[in-house]
Amino acid sequence: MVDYISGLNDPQREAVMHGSGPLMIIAGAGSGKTRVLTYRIAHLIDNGVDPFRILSLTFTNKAAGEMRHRIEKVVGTEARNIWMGTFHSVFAKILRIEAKAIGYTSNFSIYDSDDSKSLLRSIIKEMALDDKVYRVNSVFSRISGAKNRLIGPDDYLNNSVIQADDESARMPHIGKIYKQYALRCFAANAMDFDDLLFNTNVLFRDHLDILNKYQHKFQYVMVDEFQDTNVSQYLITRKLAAVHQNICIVGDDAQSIYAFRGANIENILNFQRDYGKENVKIVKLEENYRSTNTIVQAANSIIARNKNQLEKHVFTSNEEGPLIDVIKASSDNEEGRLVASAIFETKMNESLVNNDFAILYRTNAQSRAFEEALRKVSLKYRIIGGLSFYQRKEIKDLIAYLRFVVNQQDEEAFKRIINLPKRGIGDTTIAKLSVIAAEQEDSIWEIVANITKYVAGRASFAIENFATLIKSFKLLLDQKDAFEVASHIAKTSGLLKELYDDKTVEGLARYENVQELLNAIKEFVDNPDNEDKSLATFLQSVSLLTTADEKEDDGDNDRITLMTIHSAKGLEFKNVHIVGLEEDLFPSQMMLESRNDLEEERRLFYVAITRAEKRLTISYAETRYHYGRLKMCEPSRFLMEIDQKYMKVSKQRSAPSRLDFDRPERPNRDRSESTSTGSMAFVRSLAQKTAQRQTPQQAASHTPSPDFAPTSTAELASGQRVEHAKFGFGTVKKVEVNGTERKATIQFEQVGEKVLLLSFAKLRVVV
DNA sequence: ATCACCCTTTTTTTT
DNA sequence: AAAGGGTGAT
Repeated sequence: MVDYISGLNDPQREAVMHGSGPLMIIAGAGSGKTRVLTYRIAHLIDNGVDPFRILSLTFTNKAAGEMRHRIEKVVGTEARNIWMGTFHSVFAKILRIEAKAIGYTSNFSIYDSDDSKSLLRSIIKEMALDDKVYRVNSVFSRISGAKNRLIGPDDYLNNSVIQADDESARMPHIGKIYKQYALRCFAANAMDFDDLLFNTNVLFRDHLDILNKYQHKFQYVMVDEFQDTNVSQYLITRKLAAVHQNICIVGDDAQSIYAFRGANIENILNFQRDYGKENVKIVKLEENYRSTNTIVQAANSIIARNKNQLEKHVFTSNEEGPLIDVIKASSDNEEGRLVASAIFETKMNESLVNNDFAILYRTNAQSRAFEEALRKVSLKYRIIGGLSFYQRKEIKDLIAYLRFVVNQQDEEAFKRIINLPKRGIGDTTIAKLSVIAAEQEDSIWEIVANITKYVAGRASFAIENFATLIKSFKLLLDQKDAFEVASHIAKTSGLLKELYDDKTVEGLARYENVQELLNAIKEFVDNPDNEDKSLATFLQSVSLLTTADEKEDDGDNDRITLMTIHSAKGLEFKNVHIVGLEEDLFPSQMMLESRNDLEEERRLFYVAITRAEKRLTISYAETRYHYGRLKMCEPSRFLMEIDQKYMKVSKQRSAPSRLDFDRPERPNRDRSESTSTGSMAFVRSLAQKTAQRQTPQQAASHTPSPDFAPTSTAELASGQRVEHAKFGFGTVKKVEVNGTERKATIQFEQVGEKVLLLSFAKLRVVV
C-alpha cells in the first residue's frame, strides 16, 4: 500500500483521516487541496468503501479525470468506478437514467446558451414584445437567476417581490416569457444548463423513491470548489447527503469568482448551520506550498481589503522570491511585445520551458495581441477557452443534425438544419409549418414527417425530401455506432460537400474541423472506458464540456498557456503574467456597474496572483483597441491596492508612442473621489521611477511602434478633417455615395507608412 | 428564396 | 470587431 500520510502536515492529515460525518475544509490557495482530496478518497477506498458509492463533484471534467488518475495510482483500477465529474455532467447522467419520472425521455437535448437565447428571441417576437426593451441577454440572465434559486415559472409569477422588481425594470412580462420558455423547452424535450440542476431538484423533490435510491447509493459525497456552488447545487448535495451525512466540502471563500452565475458564498456559512455547528468538523489549510512569500503576501494584501471574508491567515515558509514586476506599455500591441520578450528572456536566462509560463487576462478578446507577439518571436502557445471548437458554426451545424436525429422535438436544432444546406425552405414556409403545428396541436416534426397530408405543391416537395432524409438517418441509429451514423449524416446531408466545395482558406479549415469532429466521435466510440457508446451520450458529453476540457494538441505539448483568469482556477505556473491591469477592464466596468461588486473582482485578482509559483509580472497598456475603437486607459486601482513593498517597476522597454500627442478627449464620467487621483499619482510615480532608470542610450533608441492601428472606423462628413491616432490624412472635401453627398463611415488601415482605405463599394472620398 | 450590402447594436467571466 | 437585422436586387 502506498504511504500517503507521512508527507502531510497536521491539518492535511486530519482532513484525510476524517471518517464519517460532515467535514468542511477551508483550503487557501496552494495549500495542497487536491492532494488532500485525492488521498482522502484513496483512504476511504483503502478502508473498504465501495468506489461506486463515492460521489465527487469537481469543477471541470478534466480535474475529475486527473483526480481519478491520481487515485488510481494509490488504490488501483477500482478508482474508475468513482462517480466523478462536474455537477452538470453527473446530474445529466442521472437525469438521463430517470428522465421518465419527470416527463422527459432519456434522449433529451441539452440547449447551450445560444439555443436558449435563440428560443427566447422567438418567444419575445411571438409575444409581440419590444426586443429593445426585453433584451435577450437580460431576460435570459433573469430567468437563469430564478432557476438557480429554484424559482419555477409559476413561483416567479406569484412572487410579488420579483414582480415588483421586473415592474421597476420596465420588463413586467418576464414571468410570462419564462413560463413560455419552460413550456417550449419541455415540448422540445430539451434542458438548458440551469435545467440540469433545476430538474434534478424537481426529480428529488417529487420522487422520494428515486431520491432514496441515490441517497443510499452515495455513501460519501465530496464537493470541490464549494464557494462556487449556487443554491440549486447546494440543495442537491444536501439532499443526497441527508442519510449518511458523510459530506465533505472543500472551498476557499477568497476564491469565489462565480457569483455572476448564482454562486453563493453563504453556502459555506449555511453548511455549518445545516449540519449543526457541533457536528461539522472544520479543517483549515493555511500553509501555502506553491508560491514565494512575496507572491503570497501580495495576494493577501489584495484580499485584506475585502469586508466579506472568513478569518484565515495564508502563510508560507517558502523563500522570499523576486519582487513583482510591473510593465507599462503604451498600447495593447506593445504590451504583447513586452510580455513576449520578457517571457523569451526569462526562458533563456533560467532555462525554462514554455509550459512554465502563463498569460492571464480578464477577457478573451485580449488574447490577440499576445498571440501575434508570441508568433513573432516563435514561442508556441495554446489558448484555453475563447471561441471553442464546439462553438464554431460548422461544428454546431453538424451537431444540430445529430441532435435532431436523436431527438425530433429539438426545436432549435430543427431551425438550424431545416434549410441547411439550402433546400428552398425559407422563413415563410417555416412560419406556415408552425401555424399548422399549432392548429393540429402537434409537434412540427409530425407535420414535416407527414407533410403531404397538409400541404401540396413545390414547398412540400422540399420538406418531404428533408423528412425522408431524417427518417433514413433515424433508421441507422439502432444499427450503426455513433461514428458511422455521424459520418453518414455528414456526407448524406450535403454539409460536408458544401464545405468541400469551398476552396477558400476558411472553407478548408471548416472542412477539417468537421473531420476533426468525426475523429472525436470515433475516439469516443473506440474508448473502452465509455460503456454507453450511443450518439445521445456523445452529444451530452459534448455539450457539457468545460473550457478546461478542450483537447490538447497531440504534437508539441510544450506551450505557453493563454487564458482568462476564470479558466486558470486550480492551475499553477512557475511564471505568470497578469495583463491588462487597466481600470474598467480589470476590475471590469460591467461588474462595477451592473452588480457593483468590486470584491469579486478583487478575489479574481487574488486567484490570478496565486497561480504563480516563482515570478509574477503585471502589465498594463495606456491605449487599447476596444470594440474596434481606440481607447485611452488608466492603470487599474488594483496596481495601487497591492502592498507597494512587494513591487518593482520594470524598466520601460520602448518609447512613449506618438499616440501621446493626439489623445482624444476622455468622455466625462464621474469617477469616484479618491481612486482617480490616487491612481493618477501612482502613474506619475511609475513614470518618474521609469525615467530615473532609463539610461541615455535607451532614451535615444526610441523607435516608434510599427503596428499601431490595425483597423478602425471613422464617421466622415464634408469638410471634416480625418485624423486618427497617429496619422492624419487631410481634409475631406466631399463624401459621395452613389453621387449623393452624405455622411459616411469608412474603414481605414495603416500598412507601413501608408494609409489604405477599406470598404469602398459605393463610397468615394475626395480629399 | 437568396444574396449582397448597409446600418445598428453590443460591449465579461462559464456550465 | 463581430454579429444581428433590414432592405433592395436578382
